[in-house]
Amino acid sequence: MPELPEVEVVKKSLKKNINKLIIKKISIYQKKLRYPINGKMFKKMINSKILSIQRRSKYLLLHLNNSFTILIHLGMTGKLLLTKPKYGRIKTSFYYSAENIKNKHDHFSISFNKNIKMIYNDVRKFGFIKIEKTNILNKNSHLKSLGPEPLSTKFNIIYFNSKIKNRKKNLKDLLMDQTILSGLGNIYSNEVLFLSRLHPQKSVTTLNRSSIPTLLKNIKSTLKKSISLGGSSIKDFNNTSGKEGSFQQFFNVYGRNGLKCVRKNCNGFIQKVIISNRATFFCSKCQK
DNA sequence: TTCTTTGTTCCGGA
DNA sequence: GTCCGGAACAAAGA
Repeated sequence: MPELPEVEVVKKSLKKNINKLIIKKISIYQKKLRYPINGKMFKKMINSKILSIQRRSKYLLLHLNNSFTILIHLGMTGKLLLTKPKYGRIKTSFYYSAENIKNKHDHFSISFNKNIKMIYNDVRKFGFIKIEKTNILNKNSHLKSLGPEPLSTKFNIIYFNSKIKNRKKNLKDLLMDQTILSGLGNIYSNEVLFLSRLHPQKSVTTLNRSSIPTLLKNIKSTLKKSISLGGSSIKDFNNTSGKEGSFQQFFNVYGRNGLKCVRKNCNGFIQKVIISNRATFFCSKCQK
């Protein structure tokens, strides 16, 4: 389940491997993703060059030299994989041979010069790819109302205080609200609240001001730690070489319902509740 | 067959 | 105008 750190890891890998390359071929195997793929529009991108690669929240942006940008969202189970001919099909189902072998759930591929190909694979088909005019990206429906990047200096205590004023949301929904901060999903929201010893159902109105710096610090440090470990995995995440990230080994609460709290001297157990239709995990003893 | 999984969008009501 | 909660949606594996 790609959240900010996973998308950041993919972005780094794309930047390293396909930046400044030229699109030579686009193959669409499955048009029916979250939004139908516009095949005609895609063909127009052939022979254009990638100028830069950017991540915004959970979106990937490939800026081209033809005034268009390729916007990609991985949804729940989307993966971008890169292949080079000399590697061939080895080990896992995530490797491809040079003979254009198509795997199950491959939906499109973009071939570049230097014989590098990028394949999009998505079991659930909740991800999407769109072509947008670069100069009006700030008006794009997906991007325009996103809050600041949690790792940027814009996301600070003054900003956070201004945003929670007169709000009644519970903390879990607050962290997941993409208009307040962008990029945190269900897994990291659970983890951040555990580290901050805050109950997910606690209302922001009752949040002690002294716990705000800790909360912000934990948001930033958790994201940074996961990025440095290559993203979480939870079954579905792979970076562009098909490798799983290792952050999931560090989950304190996510998916651990019924198990003992990992905190020293806490004899609590992890509980699972549903908040806004999302699985929420917390220790009822040390999260208040 | 039913349930679960997720981020995003949309909508009604306050 | 703004906020909030809930529902809908996508698909497939267990």
